[in-house]
Amino acid sequence: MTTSANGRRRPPTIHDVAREAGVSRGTVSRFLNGGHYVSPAARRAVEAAIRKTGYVVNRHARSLSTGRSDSVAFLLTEPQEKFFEDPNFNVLLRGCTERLAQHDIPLLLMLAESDDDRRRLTRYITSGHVDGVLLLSNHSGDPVAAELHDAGIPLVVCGKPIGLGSKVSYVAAADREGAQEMVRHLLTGGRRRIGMVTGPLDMPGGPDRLAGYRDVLAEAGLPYDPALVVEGDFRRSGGERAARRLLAQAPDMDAVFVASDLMALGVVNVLQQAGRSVPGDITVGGFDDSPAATAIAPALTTMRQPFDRISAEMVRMLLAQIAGEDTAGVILPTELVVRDSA
Amino acid sequence: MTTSANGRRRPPTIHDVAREAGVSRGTVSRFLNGGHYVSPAARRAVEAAIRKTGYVVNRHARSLSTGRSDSVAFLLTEPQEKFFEDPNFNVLLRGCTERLAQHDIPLLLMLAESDDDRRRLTRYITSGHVDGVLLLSNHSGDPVAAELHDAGIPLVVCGKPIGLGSKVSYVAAADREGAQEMVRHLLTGGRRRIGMVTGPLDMPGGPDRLAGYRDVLAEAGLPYDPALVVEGDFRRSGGERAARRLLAQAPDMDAVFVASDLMALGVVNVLQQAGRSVPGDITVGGFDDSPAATAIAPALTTMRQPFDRISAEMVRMLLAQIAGEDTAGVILPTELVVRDSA
DNA sequence: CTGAAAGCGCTTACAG
DNA sequence: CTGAAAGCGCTTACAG
Repeated sequence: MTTSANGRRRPPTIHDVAREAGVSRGTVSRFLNGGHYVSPAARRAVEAAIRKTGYVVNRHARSLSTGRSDSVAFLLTEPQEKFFEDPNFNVLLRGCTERLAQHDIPLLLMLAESDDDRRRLTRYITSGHVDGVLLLSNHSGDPVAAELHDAGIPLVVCGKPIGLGSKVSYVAAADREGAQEMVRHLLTGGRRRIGMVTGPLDMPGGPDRLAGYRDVLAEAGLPYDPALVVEGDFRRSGGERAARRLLAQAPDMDAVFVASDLMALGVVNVLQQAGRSVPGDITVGGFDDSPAATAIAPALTTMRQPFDRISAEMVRMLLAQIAGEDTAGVILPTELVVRDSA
Repeated sequence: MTTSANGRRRPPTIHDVAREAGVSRGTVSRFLNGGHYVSPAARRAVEAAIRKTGYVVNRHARSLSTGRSDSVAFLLTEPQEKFFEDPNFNVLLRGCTERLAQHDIPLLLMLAESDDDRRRLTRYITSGHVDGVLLLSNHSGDPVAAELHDAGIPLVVCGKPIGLGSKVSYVAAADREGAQEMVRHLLTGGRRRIGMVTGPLDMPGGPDRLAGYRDVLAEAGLPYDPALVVEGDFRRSGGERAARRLLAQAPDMDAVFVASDLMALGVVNVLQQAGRSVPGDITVGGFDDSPAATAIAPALTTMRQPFDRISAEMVRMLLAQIAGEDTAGVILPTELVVRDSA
């Protein structure tokens, strides 16, 4: 630390390091950026000088010079932000933050609630303030993914973006296969009138999990009964509403597959209030393995989404794109977690 | 947008705007920074030029020039990050992000889990990469607040930092008064053997809520019975453990004040499993009014923490500090929310 | 009110 | 392998 006239500390610059090490600033910079074309002697001198001065690179100067920002946005768009209550969100945000930190890349959190926000943030992002975007937005109507993609911004979406085809890189869990496995598990328990609470059908995780449910019904030679299927909204309250409808439409239901744990909380609650025991009268299978799964009695049998792997993969792919590589879609397997509800 | 030889878009610079407007770059810059000393004619020309070119300021260049980063860190330190499951965290993070966005200031999310992380981040922060820090860290042993404060970094802590006295600016809820109000409410219901599950006593919200409980007991002429008080950890599982101990130590307990909603979830669960009805046999009062409060049956009577105001106040104070003003501690009132559990 | 110019701290061809 | 130098896009005294 150098102290200037006014007593405020002035952080050491590359110049201070160069002087201390007896080399040019160019050499220090080369050392900082991979150490190519730096002699062992120079390297040692620079290392010592950095230690002595406590030098830390000024990222603004570096970014101005390189045109890269060395930071990444984690963007949550309007429809999705409602799911801020969703514990999955935390797990993903945290996973991405940690992975990026390993690469010394700060994460900028951005929330786009209104159209105004969306425009402002798209502008901010396309102006080069971040090198890439991790996007949590899945409603099919959301234009953000397409906008960013078209602007050439490195982008990885969480969940398979409906309608964008293979244009955009994404990381998703194996929704269909996971749903299949859960419904097979319910069947194994001897149940035959299996209901389902789906996610919104315009979001990833909506149609695919429903498809998995239908796959297994067909596979088992059971009829598809529309009275057994209700669309939910991935929220707890939506699970409650759905359960009430199912109870009314299909009172003989003996099992139910709920497309998210949060909704399953609501479902179990309503079933119990209606005097149905879980898993005695009705077995319940969830999806996510979120903290919510163990927050109720009975603890929820569910399909675990590999959130750690999802965030790791998102970050890996984004960094690859930033480095100029092409990336595609990745689908990660889910895992059945058997607890008490089914 | 200007297109350079290689076909990549080059964002317009202040230079492009100046040329377009027929003024100097200095004039454009003055317009950008408050518009002082800019004639109406020049202002109009610059406005038009900005619109035409689609100019957006390059923050790296600005930061390099001004020494400010125009960004802020939201820092979660090790002990606190365990509470990532805590829905309160989401509400605060979101509130701060929104408020900062209104000032066009990006929020950098930082997680310090290990001592290594802590050192790295402290270094990052004190190197001027952010203008200030919003800190969620409350364990009394946590050195981060003191470190940042001593380094002269603008800093606002969420929750009253134990042990730092009035050195550090903070925003907190009125824990003691809130606890008093809840315990009075339980008394009003006619209960006399009122238990308490506290938070960790080395965290804000720990001792103060306990103090409020004792205040009202004394006020009502009731004895303080240590068998009725168990320390929790602000987690759901800790609430369960605490409830089991209370049931064993004080089987005649007829009400319980739980220092967080998440713990209250666990408490209600254990009480019900033990065959005690809520609120029939035992009334339960929580603290927070988190989404968890309405996630159980019966819905939880609780003290609402004004999280929106807390995050707004944190941001306001931090910006004031960055602008050179002094700020102190702020305590915001809580509000009793009566539902079904008490 | 305005322009010319220095300077912020880096990186990166370029010439050696 | 190394140094000198240009350049990244802004802001801000300074002189007018």
